Amino acid sequence: MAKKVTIYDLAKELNISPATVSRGLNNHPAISDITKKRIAAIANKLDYRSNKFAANLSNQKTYSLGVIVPRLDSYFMSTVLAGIEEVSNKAGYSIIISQSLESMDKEILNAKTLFNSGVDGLLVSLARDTQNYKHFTPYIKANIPLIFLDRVHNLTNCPTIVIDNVQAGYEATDHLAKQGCKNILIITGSLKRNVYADRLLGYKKALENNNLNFEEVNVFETTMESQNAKDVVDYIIKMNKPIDGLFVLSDSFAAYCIQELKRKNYLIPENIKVVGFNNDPISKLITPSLSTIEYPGYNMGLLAGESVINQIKGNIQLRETHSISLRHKLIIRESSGN
Amino acid sequence: MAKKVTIYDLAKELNISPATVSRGLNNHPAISDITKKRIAAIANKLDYRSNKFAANLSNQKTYSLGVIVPRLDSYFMSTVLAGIEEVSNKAGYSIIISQSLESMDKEILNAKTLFNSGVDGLLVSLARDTQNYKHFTPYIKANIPLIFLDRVHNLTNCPTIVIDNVQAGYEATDHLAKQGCKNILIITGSLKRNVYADRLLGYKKALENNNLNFEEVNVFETTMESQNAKDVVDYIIKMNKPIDGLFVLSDSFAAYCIQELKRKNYLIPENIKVVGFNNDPISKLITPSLSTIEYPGYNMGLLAGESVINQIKGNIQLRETHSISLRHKLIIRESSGN
DNA sequence: TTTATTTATGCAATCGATTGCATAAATAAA
DNA sequence: TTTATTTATGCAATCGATTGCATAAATAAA
Repeated sequence: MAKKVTIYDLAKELNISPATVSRGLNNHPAISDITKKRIAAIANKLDYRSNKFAANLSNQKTYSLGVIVPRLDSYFMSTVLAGIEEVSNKAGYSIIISQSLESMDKEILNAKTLFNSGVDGLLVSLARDTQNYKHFTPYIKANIPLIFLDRVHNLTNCPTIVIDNVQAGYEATDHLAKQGCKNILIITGSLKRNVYADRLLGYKKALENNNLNFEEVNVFETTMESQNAKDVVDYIIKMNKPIDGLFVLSDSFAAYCIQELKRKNYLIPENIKVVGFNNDPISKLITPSLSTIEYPGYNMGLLAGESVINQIKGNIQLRETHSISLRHKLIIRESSGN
Repeated sequence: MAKKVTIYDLAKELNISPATVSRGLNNHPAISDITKKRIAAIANKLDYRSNKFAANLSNQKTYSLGVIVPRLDSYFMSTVLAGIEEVSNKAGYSIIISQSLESMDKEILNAKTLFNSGVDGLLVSLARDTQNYKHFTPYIKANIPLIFLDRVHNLTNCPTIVIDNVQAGYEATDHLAKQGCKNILIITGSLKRNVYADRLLGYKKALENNNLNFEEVNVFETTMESQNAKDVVDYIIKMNKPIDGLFVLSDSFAAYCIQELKRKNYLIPENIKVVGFNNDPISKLITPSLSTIEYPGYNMGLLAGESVINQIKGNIQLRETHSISLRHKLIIRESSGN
């Protein structure tokens, strides 16, 4: 390890006290401009770097944000993260990212680690099977801003950033119904999670408004991993009442399902009309192109980052704004046969 | 801020010294088992959490790794990150991720910030336009392990983790040639980066071995952002000598190019055979499915994480292993007309 | 029983930066 | 010229955890 330059070295060099050096570096008003310049010059010359641990230990701030997401390797999440990183970086915050891999146990572990790392704020998108939320109480007790995004849960004083999933589910289903679908299958992820449960609600509401019956058999819950597309198609083939509409709550999984359906000689959209979710790049690139719901991941990330930083700085009492809902949009392409 | 529990509180509670508490918590051999148990019990009861800044300040370790990537919102990168996160997390390291957004200036800034955060190691995939590498010298001077992955540069003592891009470029081009292509256009990202430059080398070598002439006009350099696909197709249309093969150094950009080509009534693979790069999920889902080079992002991440941690711990003198090359694989699908 | 060794614990300094309070020096007001 | 005010700087404690060294207590060896 090379010798580290500290404020004491700078102080000695300039024959002033470390206190003055510290103030000078932090642009404290009580320090004269001449002294500040001398400090800056010598700091630059000796390649001084502030020791963050010492600074953090003193002022109890880390300028770092924790982020817990279900998976890093998903297009949607990567756009969210890109957004978070961008605002954080601009505001001088680092982000420590961890993935729960959809497991509550790992989420708990990550929450602990990040707490111990002393993050100034935490952003969470919940794992598939998270059922209790005790692992977040240390944050609440310590008054560390905690924001849920996308996969959220209502905890006192924790804002959520979402889209209106009920409405989005409604619009997608309504669109299929208006295109003439009478028997629409919905393929969903874990219904423990708001995102899926809410879209299902919207689906039901749309059926009702279009005078279609809701049937339990038309809800297919899956982890939506690519290899499960076959199961979906097997299920479709074996259904008593053939479906003519398919609402898949993820574009990439929809793409796999469509591929599998085509393999079984289904015509899309002639036999089955399909709507996905996310506006993943894949949705425009497959054949037929996929109708979907635009899902502003990047903006969600930007907003989440801004919110948590504002809350840390006490700029905004976001606590009152309990939930922020971003605009989504139905995008109609070939797969729903317009 | 809630009152924080420190080792002094635990010490007072148990009527022992903070030193003993510290040793007890760290499982120091000199502390009796009985005392250790008592400490653990009270720590648990009072919900004690170690203050990382204080610990770090003392032992000059942060158990955190810095990661700088060009973009977070790319499928390839997200798989790399998933790999890095997985091993780091298991080994007890946090990862601080930042993106350069392909700009050298931002990369420099990020490198500084991460250095000041005191990361124990750094993983870097270079920005498009990075031309000098001075911003990494503080790491080298301070003996902090620095590993480049994918988009690498040879710096003394910095291992690189890559695939054999020359060979991969060769195989892709050779495959096109063997499929009968006589005039192959290569679409590449910035040739400043090894990944693209090396693949171009392989392309040239394959042409030579197949008795095809290399022509400067058959190299098209672009940022490979989706909106540039039109430029590529315009270029193709205007070429004097029509091409019959297309080697695009990114699957997702290849997908956009194919879409654009289809729009202009080109038949793939009948008129133009295409090979991409990455084995992005998109490559199997588009029509025609895309031949490509499998690119082990996740494994690259795992390996990079392991390497840097081993180096931090001094387990392995990876310095000697100057470059690790992962296995790639040509995947032949419909777009190259087999 | 006395001395040597082992075991378990505590003292006090250290890691660097921050900051409330005190104070010296410079300037303004009386 | 003396006193009051402003400006610039330093003293010393603090943020918690770690650790080399010293030492007391317990045990083993002589």
